[in-house]
Amino acid sequence: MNLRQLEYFVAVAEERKITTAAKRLNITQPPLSYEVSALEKELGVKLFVRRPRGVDLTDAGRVLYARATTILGLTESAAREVADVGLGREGTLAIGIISSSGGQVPNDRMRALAKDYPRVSLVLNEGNT
Amino acid sequence: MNLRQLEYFVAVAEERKITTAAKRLNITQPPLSYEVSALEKELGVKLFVRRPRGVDLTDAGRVLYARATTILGLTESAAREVADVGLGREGTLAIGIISSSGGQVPNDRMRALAKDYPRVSLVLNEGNT
DNA sequence: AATGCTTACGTATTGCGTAATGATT
DNA sequence: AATCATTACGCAATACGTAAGCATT
Repeated sequence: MNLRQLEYFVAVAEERKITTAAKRLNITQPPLSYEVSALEKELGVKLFVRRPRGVDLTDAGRVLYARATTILGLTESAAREVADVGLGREGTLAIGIISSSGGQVPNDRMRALAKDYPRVSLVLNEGNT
Repeated sequence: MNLRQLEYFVAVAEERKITTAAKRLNITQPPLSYEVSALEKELGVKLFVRRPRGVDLTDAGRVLYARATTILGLTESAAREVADVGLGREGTLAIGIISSSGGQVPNDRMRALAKDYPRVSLVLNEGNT
């Protein structure tokens, strides 16, 4: 089982037709049909019942649909989140201020920063020049 | 990004050495090294810092590790769950009883069934023969 | 010298497209 | 006849192994 197969499965489950799902996935219909049966074989379960005008989800298919959408959503958000960390949109930002500034801190700017990047922790360190 | 890459990444993150992780995954070390950089390139983030004696997770790597283990765990349990449904270990089991039985139901057996298959719903229907 | 990561390259596996076939209305 | 799925097969993309190179201790 892999993420591509889950995407394919979700498309078929939502379109209820392998042909339409294939169009949505920008592939042709036979490989999609093949991948669906491969997934069924691997899981040891029929996911769809084949009807003359399309396919219907089985009980097992309905369970997989719920799980698959969760997994795919998690995967996508994980990628975004990790990329954000790399861009410095998450983590700890340590800011040094010098004593001679008299303790003046640009509070409005820091509030704006905290609002735009809610997952960044701000730490202030006071010292000499 | 695919599940195989996430498995590879998790192995490296846990072993802290690409060489050791490759052994655990039963592949050789160069392709694993290659896949890790491919994942980093795709996410646009360094996941490890390369050290003379192995690798260390970056902040982004630590975030991905948490998400990856979740996703892989969910995937595995989804597969088991779906297979279970296919085996009839989940769903609704409708049992018909005939009026002439005087309303006698084998309660102990049904309790045992409900205990062994907690996700099976039992429904009793009374009718004639 | 030893350990561990990276780059380069050839082969084997896998994914997808095209073509032909099957089944139902 | 039309619609939608499956099976068969060839090509293209991808994953992995082997070989060689680089860096650090």
